[in-house]
Amino acid sequence: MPRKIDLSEKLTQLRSFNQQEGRAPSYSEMAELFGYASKAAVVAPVQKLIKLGYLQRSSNGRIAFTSKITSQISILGTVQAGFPSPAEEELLDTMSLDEFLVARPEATYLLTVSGDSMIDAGIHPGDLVLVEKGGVPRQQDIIIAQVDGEWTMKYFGKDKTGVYLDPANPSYTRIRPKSSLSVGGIVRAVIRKYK
Amino acid sequence: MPRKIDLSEKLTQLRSFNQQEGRAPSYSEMAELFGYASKAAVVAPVQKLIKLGYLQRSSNGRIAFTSKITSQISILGTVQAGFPSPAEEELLDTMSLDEFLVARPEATYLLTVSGDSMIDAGIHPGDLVLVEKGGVPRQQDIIIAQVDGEWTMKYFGKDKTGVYLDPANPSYTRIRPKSSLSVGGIVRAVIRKYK
DNA sequence: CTTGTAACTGAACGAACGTTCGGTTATCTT
DNA sequence: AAGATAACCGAACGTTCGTTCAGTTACAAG
Repeated sequence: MPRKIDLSEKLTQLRSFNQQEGRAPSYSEMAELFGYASKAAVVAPVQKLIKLGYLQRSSNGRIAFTSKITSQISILGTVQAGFPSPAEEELLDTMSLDEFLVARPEATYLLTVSGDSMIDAGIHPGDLVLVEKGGVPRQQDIIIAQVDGEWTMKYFGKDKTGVYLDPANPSYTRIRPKSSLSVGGIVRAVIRKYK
Repeated sequence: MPRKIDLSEKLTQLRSFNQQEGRAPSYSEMAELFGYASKAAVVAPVQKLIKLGYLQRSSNGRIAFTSKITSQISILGTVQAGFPSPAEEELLDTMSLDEFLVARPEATYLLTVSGDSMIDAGIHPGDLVLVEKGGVPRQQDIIIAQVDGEWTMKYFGKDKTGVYLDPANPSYTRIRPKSSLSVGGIVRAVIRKYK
């Protein structure tokens, strides 16, 4: 068997470089990073990493990272499955929360929740909601709306009578906007950060 | 008054370039991007953007983005405050969810929640939890633990008798691990994604 | 040991890089 | 109209870039 290239070690080194420099290394920098004496030696590993989707060629022929390297969160299974052993860990895929949660970055905003009107939907005061502007809300979407001058977060609904807003809290009642309903955005995700 | 450089437009262009290429543009690319005929013209705006913290110089003298450009989410106020007018919008700061939620990327994992034992804490089945390995849990932290062979998510507690685990659901009861308690990690954030 | 194969080296090449600087243009003030 | 100031251009420079290739080294198989 011929010698084998250790790619997982190189991935670690590339991630470390990215954290320090905020960019992808050049070929000569990779040579130094990987411990080669010649930058021609990194051509082969780079092509493999491109094929595996960790690197990509930019329009000027230079190397750029894909989200597989810049992402930081390892994806695991369920809570019940628990944590894998250190041996399995190296094979895990990573992802970026930004890319995962945000489809249209230019139209997505972060709001802090105040009030408990959506508490039965698991949205508590102090939670953060990712809101996407400009979409058309569907039945049962949670939306941020300006109804009769006030901004609120509610379930969106629509029937023969017209548009209505439902809270997720029995203490509140359904709202049917008297004058106009202005939809600020659709809640795409809820985020709660501890401590 | 001398002519004024429009920086906010350049920021938009740089963000767009970053999304397409996954890297920072060179000086000549910036000249084309900004509409200059000479790359010498971009030296001044670049220095201003560095001073403002949007760009940084890398170790090889090249330009790299800071998180102020690579981040994608605009930060707003509370739900009640609603959305700002487009005029105010340009002044908004952006942030990265990854950086905001994850302190130690190499030790942070994403798990899917199964079971309803933490439902009163607003953690539903199907939600995602960001778990950080290796820390020491404090009173009332939510942790992922392996107790008597099974992985669960519970509130962590400690008293004279020893360590105990509390669910956030009246249908379940406090657990005092018989043999050993292995702490897999501490839950740092809960994420719920819609649709 | 000999052979085959893959990894690696070192040097060379044109292209693109960041930097510098004298000269030109545009805009505001007086 | 004249002057001041900052923005911008175009060309030049040494450096680094990615790419290529003939030659060398390391290792497994026979």
